[in-house]
Amino acid sequence: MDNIKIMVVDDEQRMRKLVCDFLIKHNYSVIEASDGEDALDKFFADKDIALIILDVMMPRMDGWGVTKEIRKYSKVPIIMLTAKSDERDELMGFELGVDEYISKPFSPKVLVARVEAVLRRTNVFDEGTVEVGGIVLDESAHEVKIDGKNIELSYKEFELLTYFIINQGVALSREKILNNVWNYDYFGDARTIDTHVKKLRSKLGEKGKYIKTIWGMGYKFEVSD
Amino acid sequence: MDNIKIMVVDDEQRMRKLVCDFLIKHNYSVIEASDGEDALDKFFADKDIALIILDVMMPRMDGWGVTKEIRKYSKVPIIMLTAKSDERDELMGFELGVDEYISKPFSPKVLVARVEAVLRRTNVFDEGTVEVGGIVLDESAHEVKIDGKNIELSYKEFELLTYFIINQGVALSREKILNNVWNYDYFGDARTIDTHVKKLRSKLGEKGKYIKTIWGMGYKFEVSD
DNA sequence: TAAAGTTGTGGCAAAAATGTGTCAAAATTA
DNA sequence: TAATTTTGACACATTTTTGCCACAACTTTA
Repeated sequence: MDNIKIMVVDDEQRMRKLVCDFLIKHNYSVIEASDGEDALDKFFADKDIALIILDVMMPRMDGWGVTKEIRKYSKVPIIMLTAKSDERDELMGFELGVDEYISKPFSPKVLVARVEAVLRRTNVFDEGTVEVGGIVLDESAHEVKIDGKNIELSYKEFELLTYFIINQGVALSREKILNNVWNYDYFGDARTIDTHVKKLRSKLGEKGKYIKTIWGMGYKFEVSD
Repeated sequence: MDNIKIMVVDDEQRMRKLVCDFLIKHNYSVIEASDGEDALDKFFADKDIALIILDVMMPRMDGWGVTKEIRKYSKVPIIMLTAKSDERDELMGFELGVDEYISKPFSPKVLVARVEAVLRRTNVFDEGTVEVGGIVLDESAHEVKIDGKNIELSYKEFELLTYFIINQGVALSREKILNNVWNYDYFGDARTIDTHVKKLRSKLGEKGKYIKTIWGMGYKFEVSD
């Protein structure tokens, strides 16, 4: 499994463990560092770190110093843990390129939510959105846009379109579509697919033509002329 | 919509538009003024302006003059846009009561960061507070305000709203909501969520529509559309 | 070209999902 | 302990989706 890797930097062993535990519970990989210099060493030794959670107050090199150093070479998202929110610090942080703040004490829920929010913003979850021929499919928002305009799709329609787009360019038999978009225990009429294709095409408007009919076989999603 | 209102004063149409666009994108309301006198007129005609962004160099009455006039009657925070950072100017400005400086050219990020920092300093919104579409959620005070008015929410309702807002724009399945807002060991009816959504929507009044139903899937908190 | 086989489409009714009022148990507060 | 609030469940109303059918249109085959 290729989990997203997060580096947690805090000199307090207890706090570090707390944060790490929650991240691990939410399926992230973690790398720990106990001070600023340790963090820099580990960060530059590992190319896969997707996010850094950084305590401000640390011996040797504090959070600002670490941020400044890292920003010379990398845009990796940084979340700063602050004991007390100090306005000037925050201002300084935003200029340095801190992406988010969490002030102690924080709830685990907030921690994980912010982490996910930052990762989303910085498009680490880029797999969540696919763009094909002007159709933007956002799985996490469960949303489809054409030319920036929201298209209202029902659940099945969304599933079907997703399946088409994931398999773009591939001819899909009705049987295959049934097995993948419908539950395996569905034994209805294969022509039900036609009905859904009909609706999808009409909702996609101009772009409906991308769903092509393959005679005697099924359908295929393909962008072209 | 009751966004925070900011007045932007600059004689250069292009610069004014640039600043306004970024502010609007970050959910502020803006009022434009093209010179110092215009600014004074509009400021005293409108009681809701929470912040003024002021260009130093302007015909008729420059930034200093405007600041001096306004400071006779108001403590509204003022951010000064300066072409070049000149220490003497800055000193003068701080004496007059300028809250912050931004020197051109500046990045949009810095602009918004300073605006937020100043607003935070002046307690327009408090720390630990999230504002989305006119809903102000104060996690530490466990309090929600709409248009400055307190909304009474029960514990669960608050938790649910927090979860929605932290995950704004993300489609949330009932299962996911249950796992995050309820305890992991809660195995009740998923439709209990519906009941809470119902209450939340009704308590949020006009803004209840931001909690959107995603058919066959769950709910999503999203502003606009 | 006609017949046979496939797909497109509008409409419809059953099914599924959600909205909502009500109510009782549980938790909280007085 | 009583009163009040919150929470979760349920039933019924409402809405949306889904799957099917019949027939039209189209393609292939003989």
